[in-house]
Amino acid sequence: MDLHRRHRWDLTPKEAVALQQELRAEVVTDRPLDLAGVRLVAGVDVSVKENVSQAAVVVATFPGFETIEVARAVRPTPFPYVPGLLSFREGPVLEEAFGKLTVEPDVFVFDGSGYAHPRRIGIACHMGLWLGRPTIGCSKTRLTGRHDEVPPEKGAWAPLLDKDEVVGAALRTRASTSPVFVSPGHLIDLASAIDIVMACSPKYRLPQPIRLAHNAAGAFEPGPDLFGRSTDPDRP
DNA sequence: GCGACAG
DNA sequence: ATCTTGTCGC
Repeated sequence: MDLHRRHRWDLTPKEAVALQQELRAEVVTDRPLDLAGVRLVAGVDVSVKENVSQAAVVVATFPGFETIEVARAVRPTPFPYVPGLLSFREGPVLEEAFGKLTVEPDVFVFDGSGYAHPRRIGIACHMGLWLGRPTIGCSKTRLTGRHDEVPPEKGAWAPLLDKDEVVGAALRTRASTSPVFVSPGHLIDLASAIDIVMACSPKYRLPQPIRLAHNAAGAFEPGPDLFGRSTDPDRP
């Protein structure tokens, strides 16, 4: 891991913004990442239970999505939720989980934004700097930017524009459901990020790595409830 | 000053 | 994120 990018996390919101301004220059979002070379993908997510955050990083084969490793970490939640500063809330517990990995995933998919951020350094970019590995941001809702209506077919997408700059894409990973928001994290470009997220979404709205991480983080239990309805947010 | 605002 | 019941559509 790249120790040079480590830094303290106990900052005030104001200091956190200043740090983001420093780190944004280090983020690389113009590098293609060939799908054909991907063997292992990791999903990253954090669940919060009463001041306690639990992180889960699930490494799975690609394609096939067989889990080969799960790294977890539990810590008191250190920072409030502030739009634009999510990495300062989830970063510490994620670092601990990342430190437990014994394999090196080819790409990490985050439940959150990457470059599609007001200062162009969402959690996927920030943690990508720490990991020194390719990362992708994939959120369920929009943090910043606007986009035209996305065609209804699976795979269709529309550029996410913020201040006349393409910062990501609204991507239809599944027909008849709202699009997800994809943006480069670090060491990858937007086109490659879109390709990978689509390749990771054979059936559900959210890419498989994120679903696996979501489960491992304890956000929801799988299987139908007592009424025969699905408990899975991404299964109608 | 008024909205918008990942998880 | 988490809380929380039923309901609508493919």
